[in-house]
Amino acid sequence: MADMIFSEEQFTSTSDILKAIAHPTRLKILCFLIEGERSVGEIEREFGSTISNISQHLTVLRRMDIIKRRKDANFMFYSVKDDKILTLLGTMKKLFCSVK
Amino acid sequence: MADMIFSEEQFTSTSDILKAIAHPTRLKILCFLIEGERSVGEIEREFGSTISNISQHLTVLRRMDIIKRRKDANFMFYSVKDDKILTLLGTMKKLFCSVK
DNA sequence: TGAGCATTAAATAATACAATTAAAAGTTGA
DNA sequence: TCAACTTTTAATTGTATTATTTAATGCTCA
Repeated sequence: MADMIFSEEQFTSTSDILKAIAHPTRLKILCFLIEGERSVGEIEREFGSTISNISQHLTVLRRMDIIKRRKDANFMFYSVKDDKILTLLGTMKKLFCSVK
Repeated sequence: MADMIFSEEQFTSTSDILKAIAHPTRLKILCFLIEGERSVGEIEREFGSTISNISQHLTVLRRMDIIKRRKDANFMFYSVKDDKILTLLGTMKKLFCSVK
């Protein structure tokens, strides 16, 4: 693979990240989080699933280092972890979503 | 979802596309195809899997409209289908892969 | 301590995924 | 037309994951 930039391990880790993003609910959550940090309850009210289900999807994303969280009293605020992910999500949004 | 740009169906179809890309072998193939069209045999020689296995991964990608193919005599040449996918792959490459 | 917010665990069901092998199909040139 | 070459398809097998729901638990503040 003379010209390739990816290393074997990068192929694996990149596809793991994509796998985590590649779920309708998690994609929704991420697009919501692009706008800024949100509590689990806010996400739940936005999409109407159960808190438990949302929380589990958030765990999947957090395990892959896609999002981070911050605790404030009873609330847990989630946000996109870094600029790389923000850029990727922005690109996906721009490419695959028609304008309002 | 007042501010959201994605529609329900776009979330589904976008996550389907990501799911297809999110496999180490398919990611490899796609990064190889960024450079230009390649025959199945060329891809096989590049990565050392079986022709049959490569062909099946190519089918997954083609079903999702990520790549297209062109027949020439005995050979089948595959390439990235459109600029949207090229842009997405380019972004991923830039973000998640260190420079050579 | 009770109310509100969130996580975790357990259970279940579904199904999907990937790799291998073997057979088949299309193309070319002798 | 036969043989060689390239690719696709089908069948098989084994494995692992995936998602959702329900229930129980943990934490924080008033």
